[in-house]
Amino acid sequence: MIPAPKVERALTQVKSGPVKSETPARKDNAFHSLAMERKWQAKWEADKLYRAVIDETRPKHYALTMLPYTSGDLHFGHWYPMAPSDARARYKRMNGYNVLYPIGFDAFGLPGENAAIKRGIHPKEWTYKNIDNMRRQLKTMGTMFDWEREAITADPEYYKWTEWFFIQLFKAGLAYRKMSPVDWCPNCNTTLAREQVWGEDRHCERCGTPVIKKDLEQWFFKSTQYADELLRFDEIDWPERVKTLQTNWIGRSEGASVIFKTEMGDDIEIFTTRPDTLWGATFMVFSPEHPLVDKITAPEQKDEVEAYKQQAARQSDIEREAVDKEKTGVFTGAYAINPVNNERIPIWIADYVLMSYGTGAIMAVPAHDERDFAFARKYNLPIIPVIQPEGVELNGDTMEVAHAGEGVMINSSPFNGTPATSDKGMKNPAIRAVTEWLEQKRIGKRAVNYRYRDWLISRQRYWGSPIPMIYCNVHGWNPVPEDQLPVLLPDDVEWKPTGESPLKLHPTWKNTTCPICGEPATRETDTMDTFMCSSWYHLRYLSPDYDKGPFDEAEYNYWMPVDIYTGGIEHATMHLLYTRFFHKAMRDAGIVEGNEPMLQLRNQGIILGGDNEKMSKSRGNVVSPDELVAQYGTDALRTYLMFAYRWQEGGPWNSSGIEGTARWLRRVWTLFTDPTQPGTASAETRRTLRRRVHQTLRRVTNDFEDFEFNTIISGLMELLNEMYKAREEGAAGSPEWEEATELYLKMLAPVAPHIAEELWTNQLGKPYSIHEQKWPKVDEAAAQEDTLELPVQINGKVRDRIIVAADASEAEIKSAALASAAVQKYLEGREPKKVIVANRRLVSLVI
RNA sequence: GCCGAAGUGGCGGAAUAGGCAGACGCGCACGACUCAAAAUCGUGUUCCCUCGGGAAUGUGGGUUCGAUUCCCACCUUCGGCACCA
Repeated sequence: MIPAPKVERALTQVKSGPVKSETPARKDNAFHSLAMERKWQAKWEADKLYRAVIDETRPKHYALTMLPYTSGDLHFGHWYPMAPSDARARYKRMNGYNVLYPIGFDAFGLPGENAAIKRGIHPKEWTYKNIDNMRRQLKTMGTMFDWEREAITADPEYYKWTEWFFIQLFKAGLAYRKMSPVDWCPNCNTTLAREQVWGEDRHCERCGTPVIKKDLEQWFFKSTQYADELLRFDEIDWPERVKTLQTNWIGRSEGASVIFKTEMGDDIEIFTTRPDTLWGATFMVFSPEHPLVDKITAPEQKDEVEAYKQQAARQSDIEREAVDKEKTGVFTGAYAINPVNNERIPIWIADYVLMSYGTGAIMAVPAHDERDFAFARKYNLPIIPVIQPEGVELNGDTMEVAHAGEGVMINSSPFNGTPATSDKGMKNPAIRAVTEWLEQKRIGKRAVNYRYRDWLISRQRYWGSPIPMIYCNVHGWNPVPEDQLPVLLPDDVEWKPTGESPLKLHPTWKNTTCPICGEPATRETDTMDTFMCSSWYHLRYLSPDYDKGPFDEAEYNYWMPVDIYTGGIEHATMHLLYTRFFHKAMRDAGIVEGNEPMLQLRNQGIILGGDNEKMSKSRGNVVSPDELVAQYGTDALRTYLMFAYRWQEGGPWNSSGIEGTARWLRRVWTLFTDPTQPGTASAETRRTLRRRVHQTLRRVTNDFEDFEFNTIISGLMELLNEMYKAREEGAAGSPEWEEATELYLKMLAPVAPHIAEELWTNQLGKPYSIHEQKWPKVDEAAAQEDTLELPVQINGKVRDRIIVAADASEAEIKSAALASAAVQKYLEGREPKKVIVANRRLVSLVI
């Protein structure tokens, strides 16, 4: 799921020189990062240090990071979210939580199949080879993943349950088949969900090819049934950005549906957000595809209408939906009756009315809608104002723009005089009054419309989870009996990008029998959108080997819900919305509990190439982490990824900055390994050291909680500088020094786990493993400052600094400030007009 | 057009219940060590200056003793949506 193949060894980018020598021969205690890292990784694995099992005596913490797509090679797109997430999971673990931090692979999908078409490798072989490599790479990161919980979505043991979930959705009435115009990627040769079509040119999210429309019968999930609940975020701590994106995507609008009638008596249902403007409807507009068009068109208009329909059909969506396009339309020759005032109004067709939203027909109120206004002026249709703004008299013949704002209802007996505010929905008194009246009169009712569409799940491809459905000529569509799952993907298929699923072309695979009558029947040959696989992977991690259900309930009850989920914001309206829908649907089916699957979400930013462009093979700006690991070690890269950016922002990649964290870690190494004679530091030096240690601990602790990774590293860098200073002043050997070294390594452990372990066990001689130690507690008394240094401002400019006791009263601070030589000089004997002691942080004088 | 995020040194960034702008690091310069280099260590590094200071957090206003932080208007960049009735 994390963005796809950017698998290039961009040596050109990293070639800053040969790999630097790991053995600068001068010192025996030189820092051999690579060998040391490998040593600890092997030991941790052998000791199962990071195995997470149910333990009722400890609080649980389920930390989830988005699983990678099996493109073959890990790049910074993977490391950037994972390194800090891993550090935080380790931090939580040291805080006494039983932490589940699992990983798996999003293994189905188009790139695997495309590799097969291009290079003749079976997708299965390609995918599993990539997984082996990625697993190895993930291990070099020194992550604390519990590998015994690994899940791979392309394993039959996994997709058996993806199929099972499809059947549960079907049984719940949430999966259905429908013929409709769907988005089709001509390059990927498959349909796409609306979420997978991006940008102004409506291109395929994966390959960038502009999509086309096709009329196809496809499987959908009724995600719109949960639209209102998906708009509620009160139980989850998710970033505002994501909530806004999801809210806009769902696009809820409140209004009314009203039944108009044709002169011949056919019902025409329309949706409007402005029922208060019904009296200003001077014509109606149908989408060219509206089913009533043929029936109502008058004989003398037939040719014109037919021509317009043809033309609209030929145009692409992009052409049709271009905003600045001049509106066009054709009169049908038919008339409708406005139910609120029995006015006879003409019916037009125009392509600015879309069949895919609302009912495909609108009432046009040109006085109060920009689009209707433009249309009315072009075709000389009447304009009648029904909302009068204050202080202006609208005149339908002369007005130059539609008035969409507030005013008072006019020409709308019996509602004249009702104020219309700019509020939307029933909060607007005019809308409320009219809607209630419509309901009484039974010509309309309250209605809500969404931009959100049902989730199109069918894909005409091979490398995905089969849709476990069977078609029988007599009994229609029925699910495969659950005891026959999984429906296995056959290995022997032919790779031809025909636009049909390779499964359809397989000679025997689709032949089966009807589960109702036992007569010959056919399997569904489309496969599922891979977002179905990733909608529930967090559940499979709970018990990846469990075969009596998708997950073991005991594991579910202990670990769920996910406490923290980290990953990219690009999934805001895709995976992050699908998985919420999935969870809610399965909750209603009685399979899971709780309203939300993931309580807290945090998004990292995107790492761009050095040229400020998205990293991609075609741009040739991909940087491989492997080179940097070889050169600097994993700890240096992990810490650099945490230090270099605001994590939630990201930015263009720059390899040179890693020198900073590498240098810092070498300085840590040197401080701990240089033999130093115990000294005789003053009590003041030792007190200061201890204060700095506990101040840093407080800061690092808070920053971990708040995902402020860059300041964790800078805090530790500052403390190291303080420790060097203290050692120079003879602090080594003192109890304060001992505490400082111990706490330093504990704070270092989550971010640089290898070097911390090495120094902890081998230099300090403490018991293995540092990763089993408790996170230290801040000694607030020790962190307290004895004195305060306050700047003194005169007319807003800093002129002096005074030092006062930390517990000095405001009066004492004031007199100390007034006594300062600089202040005396500026005052020249006068009294200051004002003296402000601000929060014991600053003194401000006005003279 | 609508919605959202963000603008701070050469660079990444720090500091917002309103209180010392530029922490920490990269880069750069100079010095020490070295035959030399690398590594390491030390010093300096926002800009201007008449060496007293002065200016500066996208721009312009405002509130305040005091604004990177709050308010108003605008500019730029990025992301999303877009004839949604």
